[in-house]
Amino acid sequence: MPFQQLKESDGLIETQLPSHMQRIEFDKLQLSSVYDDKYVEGTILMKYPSHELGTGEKAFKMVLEESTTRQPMSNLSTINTFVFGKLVDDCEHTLKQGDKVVLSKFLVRKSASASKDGRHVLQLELSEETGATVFVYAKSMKEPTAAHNVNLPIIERSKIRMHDYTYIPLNKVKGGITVNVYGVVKFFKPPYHSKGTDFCSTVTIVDPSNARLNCVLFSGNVDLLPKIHKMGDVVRFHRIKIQEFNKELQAINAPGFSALTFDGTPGAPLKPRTTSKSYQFTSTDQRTVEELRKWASADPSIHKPTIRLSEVKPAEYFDLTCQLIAKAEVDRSAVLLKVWDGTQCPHPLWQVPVDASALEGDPADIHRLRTLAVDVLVYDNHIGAANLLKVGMYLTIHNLHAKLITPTTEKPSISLDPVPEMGFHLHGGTSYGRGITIMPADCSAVQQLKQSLESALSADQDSLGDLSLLDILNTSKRPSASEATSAARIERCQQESATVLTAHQHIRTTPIQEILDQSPPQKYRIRAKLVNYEPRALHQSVKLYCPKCCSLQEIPNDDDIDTVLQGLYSPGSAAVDPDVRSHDAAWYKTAMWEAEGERQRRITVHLVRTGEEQSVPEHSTILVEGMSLNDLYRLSERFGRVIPTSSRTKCLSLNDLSIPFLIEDRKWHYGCKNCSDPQPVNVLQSLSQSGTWESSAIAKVLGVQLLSYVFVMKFTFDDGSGSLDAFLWNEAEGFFGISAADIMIDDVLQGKLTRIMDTLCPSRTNPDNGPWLECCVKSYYAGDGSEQKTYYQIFDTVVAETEDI
DNA sequence: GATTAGGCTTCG
Repeated sequence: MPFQQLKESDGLIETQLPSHMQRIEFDKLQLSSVYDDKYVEGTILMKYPSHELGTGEKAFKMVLEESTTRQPMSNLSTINTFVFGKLVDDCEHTLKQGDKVVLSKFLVRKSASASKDGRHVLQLELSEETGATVFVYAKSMKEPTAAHNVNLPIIERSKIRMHDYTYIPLNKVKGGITVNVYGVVKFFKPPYHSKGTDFCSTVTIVDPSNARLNCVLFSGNVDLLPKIHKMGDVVRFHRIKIQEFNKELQAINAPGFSALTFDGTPGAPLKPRTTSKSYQFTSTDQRTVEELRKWASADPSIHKPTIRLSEVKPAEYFDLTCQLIAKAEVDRSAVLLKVWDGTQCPHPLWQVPVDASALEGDPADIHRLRTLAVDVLVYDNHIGAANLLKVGMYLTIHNLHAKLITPTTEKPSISLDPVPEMGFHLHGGTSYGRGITIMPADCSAVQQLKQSLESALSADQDSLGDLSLLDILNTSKRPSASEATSAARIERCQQESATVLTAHQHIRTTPIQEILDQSPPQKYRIRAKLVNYEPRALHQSVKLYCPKCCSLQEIPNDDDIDTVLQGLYSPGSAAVDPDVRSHDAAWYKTAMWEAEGERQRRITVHLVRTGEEQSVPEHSTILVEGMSLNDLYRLSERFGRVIPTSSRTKCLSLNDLSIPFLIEDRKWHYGCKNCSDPQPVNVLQSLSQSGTWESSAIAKVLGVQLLSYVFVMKFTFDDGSGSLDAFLWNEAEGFFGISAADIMIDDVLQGKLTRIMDTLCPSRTNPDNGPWLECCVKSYYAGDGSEQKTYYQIFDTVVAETEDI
């Protein structure tokens, strides 16, 4: 129901909305597609006359003021609002300045004029395409800022009407007008970061009128740009503005722009690629898409054959649809991607020399796919996109350059000339649509790719059968902790082992002596007894790990933390600037007192304000200053989140990262000194608006690289044939079923771990007394350059559940 | 109503 007026007698607007709809304040709005379950409420401060777009549809602009805003003087309290299409006819004459309105299912975009008009940085856009609804109170209210809406009335409801969109052929577009068009993609650049603030995508479309149109599309939200996968895709654009550039017509996206993209294959499903959940798509639209598909399918300049690795020719530029096996940062200007498409490149492959430890990806997969995987070097402006990729993803790499190079050998070769090798490069720049598109698993290109990958695997079952990428391929999820545990129980009955495997049960057991004779990387299953483990003191087995720089460090002990804290409030440390703390801030309330028995120490607590007035301490966040170690323990028992700060400068700042920067539910979170760039604590204000106080969100906003707790232990196994040292490395609940972070704050868990280790390894003097352990172990090379050594790591293994532990 | 880019191969 796009437009409703409220009548005397019917009461609150809220009662007219579905119960799941909730109000969102202007200052909590964020850039995103459609708020399906939120509405805004405001008073019309200004309303401009409607005007007709070149599409024949109307549009008008108004400015809304949030009457009950919590920040009345802020520029977030007024917001530009644009209404498009049929909705204009419905409500332009009814809405008046001073009216109170409620809007739902609107689109949020960046405001183009915020810097000039000083209003909200975002704007609202309403059209039937988003399913937008406008509610209005009948009479202009004398006091638009009145906070209570009770007993306001409803007058009438208008019927839903579909808007008839007009699409014009490309040979009919003229400069200066805004139009809707259909077209077939003849050329495109996938969205990339422009040098300005937005993503950019250029798209050339053609249609049977034999005209072509270059479109330059910008959006701060990449999801609003067309999701084109290949040439020949069919697109529908609403509201593009035609203008002249270099004596040619070009199109740019106009306010209210929206795009649908369809697979270009005739007969393919008519499901558009879009993030919008609500769009108008009629039977006429269906016919148009199918006609364009048929028209373009005959044109070989649009529908070029896809090229697979088995078909690639030297010096060729081509689009490769593939799966990512591994990646590594080579240097500042290049990232290495190891990818495969299930076919084998017929040329000898150039391999980028990188340290195996620098490769992100399963070493066993990398090893097993080594004959099918190709190395792709990604340069310059594409590095950002490459860094966002995750192993296992399906990709299309656009305009990949296959280049034959002849390796230069240092020593002159006596017998043979060096053989040219093929390397793959995604060069810098965006020419020819260069870029990387992440392909959704359900698109037709990926369906074909999966078939190819699966047939490659079945063709070589022996060597590829134990591929962990298979999990992704078959979309079978990995066992959850509870599933693994129940699987563990069953396994244990059969194996009489104190540990059980969560996968790879089909692999045969390899004697340790045989493992020691082989070169890494390999995966094995062993059956052995635990003859020793280190460190023996369990608290020493938990460390802090930085996922960014991969450094490992000890957890700071209480004495060290206490020393740092004392340094912060000791007399003479100039720790107090009374001016800073004397006032509440907009986003927190402040309380101050002197520490009992310590006249020099002033304790300050800033309680972060939340939307709800009655927030329980367990869910509250406090910023604290002048705390002793005991204070921190005490407060962290009571408050959900405690953030130690100090205000030596004019603003609140974090302390040295040798003490925790956040205590959340009694867990002490530390930041990496190498990888963090701490920001003033004021930046947390953005979280108090969005309401998401996860430790990861807090760390991100504060510029802190979060360290994770990991178990690091060395197990010595012996199976009679030989002895092998293997590392146990667990962040989450892996091997022990206990997370390293949880054990730090839980005495019961510490006791449990002690009992587990006593069971697995009861006596160093007579290890035969201990139980057998089934373990998965993988071998790998590590070390620097010349000093490479073989190491072993335990994986996919858990301790079996027993009643007595 | 401000910008971005405005298809047209790197040079590793």
